[in-house]
Amino acid sequence: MSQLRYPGLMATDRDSVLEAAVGILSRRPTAHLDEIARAAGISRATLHRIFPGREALILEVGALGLRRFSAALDTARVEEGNAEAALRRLVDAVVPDAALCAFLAGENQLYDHEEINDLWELQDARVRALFLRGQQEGVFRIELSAAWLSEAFFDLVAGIGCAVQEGRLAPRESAFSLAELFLGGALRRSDTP
Amino acid sequence: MSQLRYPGLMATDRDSVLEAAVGILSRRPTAHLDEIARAAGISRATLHRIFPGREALILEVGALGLRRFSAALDTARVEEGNAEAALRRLVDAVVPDAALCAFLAGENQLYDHEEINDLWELQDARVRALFLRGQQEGVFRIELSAAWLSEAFFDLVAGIGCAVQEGRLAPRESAFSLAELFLGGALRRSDTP
DNA sequence: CGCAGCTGAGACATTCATGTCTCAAAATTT
DNA sequence: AAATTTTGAGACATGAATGTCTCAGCTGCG
Repeated sequence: MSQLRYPGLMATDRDSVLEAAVGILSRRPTAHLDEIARAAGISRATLHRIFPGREALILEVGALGLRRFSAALDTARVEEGNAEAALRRLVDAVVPDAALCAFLAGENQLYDHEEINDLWELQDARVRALFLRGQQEGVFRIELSAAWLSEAFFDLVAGIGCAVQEGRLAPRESAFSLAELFLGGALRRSDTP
Repeated sequence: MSQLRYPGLMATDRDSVLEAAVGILSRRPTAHLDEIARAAGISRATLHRIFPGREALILEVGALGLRRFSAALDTARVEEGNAEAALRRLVDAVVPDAALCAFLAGENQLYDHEEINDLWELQDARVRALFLRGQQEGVFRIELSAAWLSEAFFDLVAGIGCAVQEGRLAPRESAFSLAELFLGGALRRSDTP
């Protein structure tokens, strides 16, 4: 009926609700719908009008997260140029959506849905390809598998998302902290002892 | 009544149930008690006889995780010797309990309990102190805060725990992958170009 | 100003996991 | 072997979150 009357407005409405949901769900995946509705500034009834139920909401948050991650990969043009530079661009592009990634990492239940699973596999393959390319170019270490690099990268992005949301890490520091630790490691380079 | 008749046997029984619970809960924190009981090879009734309820079980798993983490810090003697060597020892000591750490990382609800919270803060302080010491010794990079290094380290340990449990990472590779990535980063050292 | 549609508050039913209980079978002790 | 204890299977109650509905108030539009 009315869902299609103002497609543009409705879309932003849905998205703003999803944003609010992420803010809650990335910290407490089992939060009640009441809480999510309140965070979105709407009533539980309206939340139900927008999303048929909890599962649908979770699913859409997951889909949003994957769309954003995919968009970040596009924005960063991870398939182009020097692999290290591409990864640094990816860090900058993905950090604003780190909370969404934290949600994706924590919601293992999502991976029951084939649709979500396929989409995730697609994005992960792009990240793995980036590392593989970097290894072939001699930029990334070959002792660590591309699959592990990809997994660890995502773990750290999710960690950043959590830490920022819970105030343990300043948002302005997050991209730097992620890029430097992941690329350079914790050890001080002792090229000049 | 009977809980105290065979303290030794009862203790191992409790621990074996807790181990089984970790195996399930680290992957699906919302798993039903049925599932946990089956994984432990006992009935739901007996599970209830050992642990008064779900919350008590979760709490004990959390406490076990923190005890193990604390024991790993002891085993690794993180306060002694070269900071890098100490961290490498910590990696080896903590990797066997990585699944437990994954559970701790995912169960934010645990941190409502002051008891658990204090215990965690204690362990985290030890890790932070290790990084701080390493920074003062010139071993670890000073551009990254000790708090972030500590957080990221734990994120990667938890990630290892998940990846191993879900078969994405071979257990034998896990310690190496963790230590090398965290300490050395993803970039190939080009000291000899 | 009046109308149509959307929203929020609340009541209500439903579902599902949990918590509790009983009893028979199995295990262990004496 | 008898007795005591423990266990497992199931029935049942409870409680909490979800899903559904109604209705009054508000908003926006003609």
